[in-house]
Amino acid sequence: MTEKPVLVWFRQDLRLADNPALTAAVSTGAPVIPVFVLDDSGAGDWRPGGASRWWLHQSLAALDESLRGKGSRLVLRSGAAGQAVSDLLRETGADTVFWNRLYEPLAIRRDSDIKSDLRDAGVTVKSFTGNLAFEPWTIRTGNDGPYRVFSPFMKACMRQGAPDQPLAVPETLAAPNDWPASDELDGWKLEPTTPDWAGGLREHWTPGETGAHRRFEAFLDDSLDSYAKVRDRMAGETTSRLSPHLHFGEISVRSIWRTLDHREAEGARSVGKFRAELIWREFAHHLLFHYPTLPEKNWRESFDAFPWVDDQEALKAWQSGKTGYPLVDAGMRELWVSGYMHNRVRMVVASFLIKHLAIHWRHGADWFWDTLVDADLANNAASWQWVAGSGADAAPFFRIFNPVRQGQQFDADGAYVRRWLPVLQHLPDKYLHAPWTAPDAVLQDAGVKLGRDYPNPIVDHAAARARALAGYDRVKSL
DNA sequence: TTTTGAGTTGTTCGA
DNA sequence: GTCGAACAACTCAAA
Repeated sequence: MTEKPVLVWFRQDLRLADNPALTAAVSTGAPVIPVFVLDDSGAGDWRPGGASRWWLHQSLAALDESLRGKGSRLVLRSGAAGQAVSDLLRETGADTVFWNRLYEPLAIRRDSDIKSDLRDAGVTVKSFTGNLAFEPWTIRTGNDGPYRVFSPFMKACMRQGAPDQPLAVPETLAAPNDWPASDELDGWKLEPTTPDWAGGLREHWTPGETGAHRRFEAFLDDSLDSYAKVRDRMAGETTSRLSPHLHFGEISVRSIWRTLDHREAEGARSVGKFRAELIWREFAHHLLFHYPTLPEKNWRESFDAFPWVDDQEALKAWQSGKTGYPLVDAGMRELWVSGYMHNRVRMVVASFLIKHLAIHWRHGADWFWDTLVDADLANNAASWQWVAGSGADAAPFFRIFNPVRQGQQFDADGAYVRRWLPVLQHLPDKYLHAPWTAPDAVLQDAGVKLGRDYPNPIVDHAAARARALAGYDRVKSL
């Protein structure tokens, strides 16, 4: 008599290393059936965007290949997840399902419904710590509430101590006698076809577990030591670029954490600074878990009074990188081409949309959602609200980034702007971040005619700043 | 309960 | 160009 197989339902944990659900399934000794379900039905407004779907395709292909190296494979199903899982249980005779947790409100609701339905049907269901170092409900204030400010949250995390040791990649996965039917990945049409806009993504990224670990190692070797010093510089590989790999769970935050501990013991610099960024990711998930309306509603309700402007033309100029502010436009081009944007530039473009154009942060969050390869509901919502001022940010004042000044500070030699806006490449550094201040002769020498080759600024900084501050007064008066 | 200290990331102005 | 001070002045978390 053959043993009943165990289902491992993969979601945002597309890896073999440090995968608690997978390791637990393997250690039962039973045959393991790895499955991924494409389930857009439960995603509400937050069905994965174009860039994210491209990444998912590549990552699933990579996971299938790794599994095949272990004598297994990835079974693909689509439709409502609960139905897909119970179909598979019936087809395979399995009576056990393992998965790693998700922390988004709709996913939590869906998964707990599935769990109770399956348990009612006599199925053994186990969920494991997912893609976080700390479960959101384990970090509590002295009053037993969730944290609303980053620094004390980070201290509380550090008091918990290092997360569990990462689990090894299983040696082999026992295969079932018969494999259940699987969808064809290509049939899901996650990749763009006509037009194929994914060329820039292919050029910049290697999705999958192997690509994730290579990226991390390259970061450790080349950039960690100088991270604290140069991370704000926009040009070059100054940051880890691990965000999309972390979102899809191709590398676990626990294994990153432990590796950082080792490097720190060996005397590496900047470790604390980088770990703080990982904790920002934890904090965003903590906030989303405890405040499920974070992606939709102002976290601080007083911001409901902010006089937002509905300006489709300005939104379009922002999206397409035609605001006339080179740093903003370079960032939006980087995003469009590569599915990514440097962290500091994200703050600048977001501040520009919200404060200079007075457009609601939701429109910015929507655009990022569709274009970022690292689109992540918790990070996206928490970060947009942070920039807007409506989110978790203890600073008592209304910050308005000056895109010219930010460019001069963090892209002093103009390498970032010139890379993404080659039309400005011959403009001298002195005028690069504010082309409208350049004398006509300088513009002419650089081959730039404003309004023809590159837009005039769509808003005046000083006037926009004054309008934003006036809008903020309405918020404050509540 | 009240108090106290502190908060990722800025900008502008004037010496 | 650089530097320090003024700006604004709220809310959280812990003692």
